[in-house]
Parts: sequence; structure tokens; C-alpha cells
Amino acid sequence: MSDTTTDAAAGQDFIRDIIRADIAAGKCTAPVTRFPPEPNGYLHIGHAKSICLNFGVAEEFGGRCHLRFDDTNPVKEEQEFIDAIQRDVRWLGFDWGGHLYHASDYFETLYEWAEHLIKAGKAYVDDQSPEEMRKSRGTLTEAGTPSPYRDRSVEENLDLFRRMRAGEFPNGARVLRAKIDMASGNMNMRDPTLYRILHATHPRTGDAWCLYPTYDYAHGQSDAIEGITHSLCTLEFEDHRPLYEWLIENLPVPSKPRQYEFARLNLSYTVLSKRVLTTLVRDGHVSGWDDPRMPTLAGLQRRGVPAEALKDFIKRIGMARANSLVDFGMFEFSIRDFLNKAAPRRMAVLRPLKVVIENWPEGEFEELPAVNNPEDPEAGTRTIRFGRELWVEQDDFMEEAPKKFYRLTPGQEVRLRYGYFVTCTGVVKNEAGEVVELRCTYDPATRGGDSPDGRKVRGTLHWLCAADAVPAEVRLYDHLFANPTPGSESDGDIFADLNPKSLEVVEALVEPALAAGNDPAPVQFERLGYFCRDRDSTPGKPVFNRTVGLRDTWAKIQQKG
RNA sequence: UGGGGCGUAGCCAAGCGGUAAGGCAGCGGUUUUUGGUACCGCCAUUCCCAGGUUCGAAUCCUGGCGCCCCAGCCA
Repeated sequence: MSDTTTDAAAGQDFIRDIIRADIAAGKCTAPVTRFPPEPNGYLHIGHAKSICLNFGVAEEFGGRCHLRFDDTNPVKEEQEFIDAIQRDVRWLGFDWGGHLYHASDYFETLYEWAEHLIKAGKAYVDDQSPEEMRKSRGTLTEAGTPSPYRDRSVEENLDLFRRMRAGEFPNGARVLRAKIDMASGNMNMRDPTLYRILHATHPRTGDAWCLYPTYDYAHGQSDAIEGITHSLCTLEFEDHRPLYEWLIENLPVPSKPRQYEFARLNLSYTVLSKRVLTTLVRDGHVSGWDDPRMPTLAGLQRRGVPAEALKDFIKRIGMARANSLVDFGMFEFSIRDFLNKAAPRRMAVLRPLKVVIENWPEGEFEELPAVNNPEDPEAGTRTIRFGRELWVEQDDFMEEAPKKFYRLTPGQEVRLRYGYFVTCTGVVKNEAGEVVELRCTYDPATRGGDSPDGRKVRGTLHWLCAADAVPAEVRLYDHLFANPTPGSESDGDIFADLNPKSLEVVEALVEPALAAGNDPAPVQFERLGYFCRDRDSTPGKPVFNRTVGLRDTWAKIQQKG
């Protein structure tokens, strides 16, 4: 009861505080929440914050969470998005049970309630053009002026509204407005539009309607119909709350939900604007909504980010009302933290350099055991082969090496992981003077990577047996944008900050075990990073995406010195 | 005096009148057959600023300053 440490461990934020208090006060027995995407694009990591909040809170307090499509604008919405959104929410591991809804399910009720408002003298049909309405709305510091149609009779309003529904008028000819206060300091209260004429085919209702409710009118009433107790949205809807409450108070709704706002997610090097994401896809800056560089859930999934890591990240960043910009490194931490325990280790060489072990007999091989995951004993071991010709990483050799360079350099002994200690004895170069091959000798007494005399080597390298190595395409991804706050230094031109090096494709070599299989399971390429098999893989040519690199202190040391 | 909101470390973020949690990043060290992981230590005498109330203020009051959102028939 008074165990405060347990409470703290359960995770606190102001939303959960409110729910806890509401339950204690008997306002509800358990929260009913909803995740209300508009199907006009793919879900992104910002939505993940909302999804985790809404579904998470429902789970924690024994309530439920609905998935509701806010499909009130047929001009922008598509079935493709409706399908993708459901896939993505499921991928995150959440389940809406039978509670899949659409604002369009309520169009008839919403319409009846609009007539209710008209009959109560609280809504009217306005014939002003969009431009006229904009002018008469006033400015942020000046009150608006009432529409000349504001005081139409109930009968005339009803007649007009019914004829709007019947399709008698073209798009934009008239709207239904709530009659509230044209002088309000809150622009949303200056007679907001409730319905507009849109002769458009809706993904679900087809051509049944040519009149569609606006977000403000549809959202809160949908909440009320579904018995939502806590309607959670982002900060920019804060100004809409008085309107949300006005509608709930003036309509015969079956329940009275309350709206609460939290700060949306901002991530460095990342853009979460739907407009920009849509443009990236449309203009071919990326290969699609699921391009591994995209911050979409589909993109992250293809990049190899586990849902668990994403949820861990959301938990770590917290939930508050202050605008913030989260360091992308925090996301990477969650990814590495999960994958370190989950991903089996394999060896892969991204930029191969041939090594010949001069004292190893030609044509002979030896089988050696290699640990699959030092963090997970259950993962067991596998067998790899050692031979006279091997591949190592070009970065692991320097002809003129600095003091702290623990890798291959003439005369220096290193360990080939799970193999032998080898010493570089010579270098072969081409006409251009580039190193194309290393000559080494090995110490037979160091089989498996241990020296019987206890001598230490500072460096341990990954490697591949040339006879076994399989070619693979490896896609090395970096931030899609080169600027931590895209557009901030280019006059708002976000696209000017696109990172030209966001994708580098290398022809690499991998362990033979990775050639087979088509599971997208994560893998760690030792000393390089976490990767996942891409769906572009073919039987003869696996393709891997780099999810995230390993923490690289050597790179840090190099940068400093 | 248009309305609304927010300011706690480089970045997130607890804190709710009793003497600044935690995480990320960073720095130093131990272990290590991944320059990975793990582990240990360091990292805010001060909470946007200035006054005030109080025995006591990041928390309450007053006045400033800064940042964000709002003038779609988008959501």
C-alpha cells in the first residue's frame, strides 16, 4: 500500500496521475482510451508515443483502447493507409480486440446531432465564401464580425442543411457553423465550421455522403459514442478543448469524455511532418514509406528496429507537457540495449582485404567452435573454418599505425576471433601503391584464440575463411537528414538538409550460415553493428540492412586525436 | 493586457513547502577472445530572472524575460 518504490517503478506521468485520481474519485472504474489516426499516411515514431500511451494506459489500469480511424476527409484518405496502420499497430504488439471503429461509422448520428444543434439555435448555415469567412473571422488581436447569415431562422437553417446533404450545392457553397462567439480570444470558438460540402468518394461510405463533418465536430462526439473516458491528444489541440467541451455540453451525447494533451515527440535528425514524409516518398528521395531511413513504423521495422526497443525508448523519454527535442542517441541506446541480448553474433567483412597465412598448409582447413552470443548461453555455438586464405576488414590494417592502434600493422600480433594469433609479416601492393594483400604467420599454439604462455594481444579482429565466405549486399544507413534540426539553417528548406550519404551500399562477405534462411531475425556482425536481412534478398545473394552500429570508442579516439 | 501552454544539467525527465530521483550523452577506471557488453566512480550548493511570503521555496505570491501553439470548409 505505502510502497512508494513500487509506484515509482510503475512509471509516473501526469496522464497516469489523472487516471489514478479519476479512478480513486469514482469518475470511472477503468480508463477507455483510443488511438485515432487519420488514414492519410503511414504511422511514424511520433505516433508510437501516442499508441504506447493510449494502449499502455488501458493495459495498466485494466481498461481498453479502441483503434478509431478519423476518416472525415475523403479527399486525403486511402484504403492503403487504413491497412498499413493496422499492421503497424499490431507490429508494435498492441491489440484493440473487437474495438475497431471509424468516425464514418457515426456519420448518421453525427448528422442528427447537427440538426439538434440547429433546432436549439446553436448552429447555422453560412453562405459566405471561404475568403469571406476568413476576413470576417478577425485576427489574433481583433474580434471577428458576425456572418450576415448568422441569424437565419431555424426553419431556413434546417431546410438548407438538409439540401446540403441532398447534394443540391457544389463544394464550398455553404457550411454549417456552430453559433458561439465571434469575439472570443480563442479562434476556435469564433463560430467554427462543423460540416462542409465535399462531393468525394469516401473509402468506406462511398458516395453515400457529400457532406462531411470536420475534425472538431466528429472527434469528441465519436469519443462520447464509444464511451471514451480520457481522450489523449497532442498539445496543438489544447486550444480546441473549449470547443470539444462546448459540443459535448450542447449535444445529447451518451457520455462525457475529457480531453488531455501531451507534448508530441521531436527527434533530432528526424522529420515527423506528414507533409514532408509524403513528399519524400512522392519525389523519390526514399524508396517508399518503408524505406529503412524513414521514421515510419514500417521503415523502422524494415530497418530492423525491434518493437520492444521502440517501446523501451518511448518509456524512457517520458510523457510531459513541455516541448522537447529528444537526442537520437537515446533511441539508438534502446535499440542496442535490446539487440545486445537478442541478436546472435556472426562475422561479416564489409570491405575485404585478403590475408595469406604463409605457414598454413595450402588446401587445408580446420574447424573451430564460435560462441553465438556471449550474452546468451542458450544461444550455443557454431563451427567456422580456418584456412590459408582469409579476409579481414580494410580498416583493421594500417601500414603506418599510431601508438594506440591495436590491429594489424607490420610486426604486430593480433587475435583472429575464435581462430589464432597472427602476425603481419608483409604487404603486397598494386601499381597504384594500394595494399591489396597481407602476408601473415600464425602461432599453432594459439588455437581458438588463447595463448598457452599467457601472452596478451590488444586486438581481436573479425575475419572470414576465403573458401567459405559468401558475397552479400550490405546497406549502411545513416540519418536521412544531415542537420539535427532539419531546415533550421536553410531558411526552412528541410530538403536542403537531406543527407547525401544516408545510404551506402557495399559488396561485403559474410559467414556461410547467413547465406541460407530467409528469416529477418536480427544479427550482430561482430565489431560492426546490428543488421537484419532485407526482403530484397535472393537465394544466391543475401541483403542486409544495418540497423545501428555498435558503440565505437575507437572512432571517438581517432576523432579527438 | 488577443487566447492558450511551457521554462529543472549538453539532451529527456522526476519533484506537488522539509533542503535537487533516474536515464541518455560525456569523463575516469575495472573486467573482457567484440576498442562491444557488464560493473564502479565523477557529472545542478541550485531549478529562466528579480522581488516577496515562510523557521524553511524548484514547489506559494507579485512582476519581468524567453520559447511554443492558434486566424483550414486539414487533422
